[in-house]
Amino acid sequence: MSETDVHYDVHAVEEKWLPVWEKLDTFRADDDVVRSGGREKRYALTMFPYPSGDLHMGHAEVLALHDVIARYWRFRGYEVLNPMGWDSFGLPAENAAIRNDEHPATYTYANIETQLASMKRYGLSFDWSRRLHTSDPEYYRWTQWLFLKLREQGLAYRKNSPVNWCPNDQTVLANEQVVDGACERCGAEVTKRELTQWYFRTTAYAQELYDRLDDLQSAWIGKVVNAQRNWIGRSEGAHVTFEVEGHEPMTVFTTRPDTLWGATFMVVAADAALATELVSDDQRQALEDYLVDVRKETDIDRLATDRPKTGVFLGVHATNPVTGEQMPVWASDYVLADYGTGAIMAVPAHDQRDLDFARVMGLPVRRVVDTGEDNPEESGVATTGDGVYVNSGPLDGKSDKAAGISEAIAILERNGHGSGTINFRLRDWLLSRQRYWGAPIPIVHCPVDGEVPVPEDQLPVELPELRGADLKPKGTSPLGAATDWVNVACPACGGPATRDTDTMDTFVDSSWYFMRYVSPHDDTQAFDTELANAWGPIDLYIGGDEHAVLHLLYARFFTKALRDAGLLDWDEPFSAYLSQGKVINNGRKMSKSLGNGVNLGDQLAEFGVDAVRLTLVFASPPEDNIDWADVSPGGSVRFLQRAWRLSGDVTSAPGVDVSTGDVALRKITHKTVHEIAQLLESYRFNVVVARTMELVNATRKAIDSGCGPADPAVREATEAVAILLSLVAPYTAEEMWERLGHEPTVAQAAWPTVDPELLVDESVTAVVQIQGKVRARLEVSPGISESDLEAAALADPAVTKAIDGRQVRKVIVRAPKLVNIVV
RNA sequence: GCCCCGGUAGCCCAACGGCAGAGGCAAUGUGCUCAAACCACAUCCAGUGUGAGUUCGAAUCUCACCCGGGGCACCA
Repeated sequence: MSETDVHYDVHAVEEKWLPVWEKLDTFRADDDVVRSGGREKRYALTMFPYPSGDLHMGHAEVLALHDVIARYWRFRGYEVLNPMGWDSFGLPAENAAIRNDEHPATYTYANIETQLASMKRYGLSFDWSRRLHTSDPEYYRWTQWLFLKLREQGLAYRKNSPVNWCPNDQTVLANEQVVDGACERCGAEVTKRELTQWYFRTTAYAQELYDRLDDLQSAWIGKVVNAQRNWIGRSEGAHVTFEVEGHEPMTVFTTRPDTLWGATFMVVAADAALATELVSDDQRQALEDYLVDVRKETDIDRLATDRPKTGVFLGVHATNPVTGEQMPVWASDYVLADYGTGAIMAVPAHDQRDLDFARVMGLPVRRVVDTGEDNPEESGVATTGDGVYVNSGPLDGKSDKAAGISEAIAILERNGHGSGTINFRLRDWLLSRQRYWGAPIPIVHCPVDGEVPVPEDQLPVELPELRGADLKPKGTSPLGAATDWVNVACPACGGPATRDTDTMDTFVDSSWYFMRYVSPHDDTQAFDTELANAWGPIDLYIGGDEHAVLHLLYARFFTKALRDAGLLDWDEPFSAYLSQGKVINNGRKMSKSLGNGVNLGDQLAEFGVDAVRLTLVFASPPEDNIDWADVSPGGSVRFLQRAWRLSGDVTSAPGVDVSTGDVALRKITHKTVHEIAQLLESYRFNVVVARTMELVNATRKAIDSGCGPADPAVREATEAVAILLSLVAPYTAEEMWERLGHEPTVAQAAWPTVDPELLVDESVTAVVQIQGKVRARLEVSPGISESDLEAAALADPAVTKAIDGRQVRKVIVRAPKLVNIVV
């Protein structure tokens, strides 16, 4: 056997097939077919990349996983929408532009071309005709249009409030972008600033965003559903209203209305407007002083759990609606301005935070639930569990918490002092950014007309040409410096006005890109509603866990908002969601400082595209991390060569009648194809590869020591291997397909038809257990009846010996596989 | 503190409540070779984190605990 028969050149086949595939353009999605319902659709989507340099191992993994399902669906006869694009607005381009004294577009579009070339080489089944970039004016025109659409619906608004501020990036951040008090991107300690900013009213959909998670539970990976649930943070409780002398009544949210009898004071968030409204003249200065201290705190300070409670008395009292008592109203930073109503009723006996505050300030503690534990007033430990109500009027003597809460709510509702309610932790989405490389907010501020939307026919509001040092962060938006751009005539009155100088959070761009893919070149609308309804929602979305709450939640919000705007008829964008694990090395995240980075380009050069893809898919279930030190791309190379070698051994002609082939091998082939289809449906891609390996092993054995290379069953098996392998290793598969005497491309081959008769064995092994331990095996027909199997088992000499004359008390029969005899 | 997910050979991972091992890596041996690589074949290896429970039968279901990973957290 010559060298060339044992190996193929992995790089030569890449060169060979790329232009062929390009020409065949196999993966173009046909809008007409789905529009007419001519074929069932599938929409496969992977989070589009940000163009920072070339692709890395993480991209390689998600792209490989994604391509398996996209190619599989195509084989199964679905019309598949499989687009790719770039999330190309963002800070790294801006920082590069400052560094290199150039325009952010230079860095951005150069990297896009690099990544595009890498993706093509990587052999992916994308429909490149739908490629989009969020930084193109043709795209962000519609981002701006959608912003205005949401504003029309009351879902985008401007307000002044303390916001998260990253002193390093010199921009505000959404709550979701603050992790442990630090900027998610650069790690700088986040501070607060009082600014007027744009928000999307995500809270308007809190209930629906939360409730629909139940439907996503089974088709989304559990931890992401859990993360969203925690982030939205639903709490059941009540609103309770307290009269305040000389003021409007104040309302609080509580999850424990049943402890209202134990409320002894009130606390208002110091930085809430309510505190300033309520404070008496005597106490005004004290509050001002306290606020100075509070504003100095960073989130990191606030997150410290056991720091001492501070606060000031506001000089007013509220009336407890059930006891009639006068309760002092305090301000403190332990109450959050933007959760609930920004004020609480304090029940120190049964809430540790309130108890801590009461003890520092010398406020009364009254126990209203006797849990059998020490009295909190003496112990300093609040009791939060179930117990018997005391000092609680109508609740006294009862002990069921749930019933107590319902009864308290009923009393409040009767008296007009409150009602049951559900509160969410979710906040509105702060979308203004004081940076350059994003979509400008299409609003003009006019001294006469106020906020005026830029008319639709004037969109897009294009970015002014700024570069290099113009973009240096200075705490206000760089766009403000482009005076020619900023100063415009008011669209409403024609008078002098100024443009909004902030740009949108880049998460806005990515909240609707999956809709744009259905009609990416349409210059009359954001997306074609009919096509969006035909293609959507996305049948499988794959991406990283880092977007578990950010992007996925925002995309869900946008989908609901656009549905309510009449632009879509689906409620949830992603029917199934799969998260990809990280590619790590030697137990650690890859990083420059650790020196353990693995370069994708180097891996591709060493092992070839197919082997790298196969390694990533085979290594573990998709959501698990892959430790590159634990896997063997060399092993993948060997396997692929072994599979390929089969195609050279087949001696029967293409189209040979396989029905006369070796039955044993045919059964293996059909069973494997059958099982792999099921595995693919549940995204168990690593097992798919393992099963393909088994088929290769079985075929090898048949050739060498079984039916021989001329048997039609060998051709059938090898063709099946080529088709199965094309999901993961398209170059090897294509090469096999050609050697098997077929025209390119294997991607257009018919998925092997499974013959149900070949899935059934003539005989199966039934195990006979006695007391759950295996004592004998019987070869039986798969159709054997339970009574026949039982009789056969009891007649078996090994079984009678094991029973040893003992009384048979019970026989469990699971024909045809198992008999268990209990003695 | 609350909520999710996981724990199976040296390693990565399989196993509708029914024989714990499919596949791969590593290791060892044999064949091929002048030799090595490649290739082929073979061998080796765990009783499923711990403890209870349910069951004829538990890696699988239930409970508690331990360990690891993730989400939320002064959220009332």
